[in-house]
Amino acid sequence: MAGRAAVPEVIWARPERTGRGPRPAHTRADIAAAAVKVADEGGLDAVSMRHVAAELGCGTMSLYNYVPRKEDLYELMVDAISGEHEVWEPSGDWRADMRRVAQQTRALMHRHPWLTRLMSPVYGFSPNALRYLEHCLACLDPLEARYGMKMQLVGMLNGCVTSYVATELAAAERTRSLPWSAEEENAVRIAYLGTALAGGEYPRMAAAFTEDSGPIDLEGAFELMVERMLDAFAPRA
Amino acid sequence: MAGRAAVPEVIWARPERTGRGPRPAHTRADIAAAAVKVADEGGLDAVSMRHVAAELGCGTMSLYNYVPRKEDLYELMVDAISGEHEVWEPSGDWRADMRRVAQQTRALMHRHPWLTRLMSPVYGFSPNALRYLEHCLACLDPLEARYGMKMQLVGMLNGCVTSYVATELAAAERTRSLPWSAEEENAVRIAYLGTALAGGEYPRMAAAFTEDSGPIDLEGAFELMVERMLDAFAPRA
DNA sequence: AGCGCACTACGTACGGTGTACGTAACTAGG
DNA sequence: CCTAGTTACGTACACCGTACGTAGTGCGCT
Repeated sequence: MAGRAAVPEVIWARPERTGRGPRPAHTRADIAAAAVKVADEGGLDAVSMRHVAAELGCGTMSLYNYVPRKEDLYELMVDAISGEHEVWEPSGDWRADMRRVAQQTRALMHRHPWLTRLMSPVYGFSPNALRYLEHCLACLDPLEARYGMKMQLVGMLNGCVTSYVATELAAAERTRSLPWSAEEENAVRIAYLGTALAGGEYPRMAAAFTEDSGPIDLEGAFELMVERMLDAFAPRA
Repeated sequence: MAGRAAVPEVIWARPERTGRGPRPAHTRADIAAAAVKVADEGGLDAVSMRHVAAELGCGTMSLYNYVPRKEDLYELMVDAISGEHEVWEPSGDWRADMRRVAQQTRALMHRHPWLTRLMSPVYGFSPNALRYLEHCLACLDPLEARYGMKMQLVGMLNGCVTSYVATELAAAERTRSLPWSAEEENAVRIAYLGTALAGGEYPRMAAAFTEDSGPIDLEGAFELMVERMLDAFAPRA
């Protein structure tokens, strides 16, 4: 059978450098850094093959020597950020360690707001992701459970943190992009949500919105969520 | 001040029909249905203004009379699917009801695999989302807690379910798109993950991968995750 | 009744995207 | 040394979202 099917090979499986030919002018790390810089400065939508190539100082199509598809560029970016995760000696208190992990993940996503959009679990098991996962498992050593359960804990925690931060960032983006933050917020809530809720069809939603008028404590809410998450995996008393 | 800023208005705030002019040839529901059909048949990437317009049987630019930006088309799609959520009389057992909600969400995402990619919390409070949320809150009536906490429960449950199903679908997609499912899986795992883990740097990850060799029970794992999630919100004994 | 205007419909056009393909330069293995 | 595989990169194509202009339509007001 000549002509292999265009199998979607994982980028981490292909070696960064083969013996033949002139030596590449850039490393994978360079490319990831360039893409991350573009995303940090112009948002994820600014990450195009052309822009990243320009940032890197090479022709557009040269990028394809390093990155077979754009999706792989995303994977490089996620891996690069995963490398920013701090790794420490486990304290022996798995709850404290996991709390710290969650806070770091949140901080990471605040520093790189585009991360939440790439956190689809399609990108898995990159080198730095392995490092990160191993560290999480090390922190969970004191917890007596099978690895499958620990992986589930990490997965659920990540899913919740991602979802939480995404909400957080969306809210921040909304208030930032509008001319009058509070006024517009009220205008929209009253104009649409107000009329929708005033119909009386959704009494609980209406109650939920009038319940807490004060500004919510995002930090506190986050820590509470993490705590609940960890509660779920704590051994029953 | 002439020239209002192009404020990103929520699509649900604008009325579907104003008095003036010829009556629109399509309804929002029609458009949402067309977009959903295109996504179901060709994936989310097939959802372009041109394709949806063609499916609808109108010119491309006519779509913009109904949908100011493509992002709003996405919102219409999510709302349409939210309408597929079944709503029942709460049983009085909030855990049982929420379990059922989670299972329905999962089923929904299996029926429309592109949903996980649109589940960014940017899209919020569409008409059918309100209906869904009110139903969740109704199911949670027996749980003594503030609405804020109940909303958090729903949010976390949704986040975890989304993340879980996304992983599930990605795995299914991978095995489907490859010529030999199991063989290729082994090839990749051994070629890359194997060599990475064989280095001995990640002993726990290696152990995690060798721990359970049998095929994993996706249903069971899902139910277990939901149960843990609900545990976290159950009143302490 | 009839005028005017807001609305619908839609074709054209522009700047942007991912990437297939062809060509030239280069370097390590035989 | 030769040659095959690799890098670098320009050109080209199909497709995307959407700004804008034009024509037709029917409601609301006078």
